[in-house]
Amino acid sequence: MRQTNQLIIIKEIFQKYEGHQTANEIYKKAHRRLPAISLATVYRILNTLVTENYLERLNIEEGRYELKKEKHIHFICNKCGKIQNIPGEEQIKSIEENLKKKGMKVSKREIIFYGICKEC
Amino acid sequence: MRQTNQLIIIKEIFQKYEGHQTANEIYKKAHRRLPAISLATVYRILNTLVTENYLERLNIEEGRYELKKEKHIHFICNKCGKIQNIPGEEQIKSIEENLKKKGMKVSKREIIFYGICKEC
DNA sequence: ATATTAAATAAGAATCATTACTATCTTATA
DNA sequence: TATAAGATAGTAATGATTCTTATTTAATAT
Repeated sequence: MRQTNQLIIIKEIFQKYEGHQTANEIYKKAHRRLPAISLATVYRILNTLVTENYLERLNIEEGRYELKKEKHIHFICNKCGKIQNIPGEEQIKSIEENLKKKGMKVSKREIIFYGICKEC
Repeated sequence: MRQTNQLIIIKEIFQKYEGHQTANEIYKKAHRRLPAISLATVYRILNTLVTENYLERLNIEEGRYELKKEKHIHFICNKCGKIQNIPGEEQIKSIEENLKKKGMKVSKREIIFYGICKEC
């Protein structure tokens, strides 16, 4: 992987903005610093960073990417749209152990609860 | 909601084929029985049936729809693609109760584990 | 049973996200 | 510094979904 300006800038954008972002949002941010950047380049770099395990493409919020981090459980508020991490690792581990006993190997998971958050 | 042939046939398709299907798959099946049906009609009916709580549009497998049924936990095999329901309701209920205690109201959830199934 | 009308449809255009293509440019290396 | 493989810009192409509009049809009143 060659260290091009485009790659470096996109990585920096993810380091600065913690949240999940669409390809277009990233394109706009990158464009401020590198006006000649192409949207196609943004997409290609995003795909590369996903296969490199640097980023994760969310299945839930289609077309959004975020820094790959430890496993988490999401709660998405239907009113304000805020996404927060919630506790529950123990219970999930328990489910995963039962799967292992049955001969299934778990490599990834996505756990999302939808509803109304405390503030709304 | 008027009982048009298009609507009736699409509902029947979901009653016959239990799995999750894309709009295009449904279109092709419906087209056999109603050659004049339009893909746009399929999409509109699918959207209507989702707002009517008859169908559910899956976030995980983008663009796929399935009959709305009781809550379940999915395991998707990365090799053969098979989707199966797995046990774990108790643990999930426990997580939901904790959320309720914190003042969050849960209305929906999506829980998917990815990995390799017993057969693969 | 037939006329009426609001809702639904067919067909294709339009939109939006994403990928493919290709000539040009750039990073890493000799 | 020259070179070549890899990356890029710009745009065309694709695929899923929605929009538009003239036409058709199911439900209802006659």
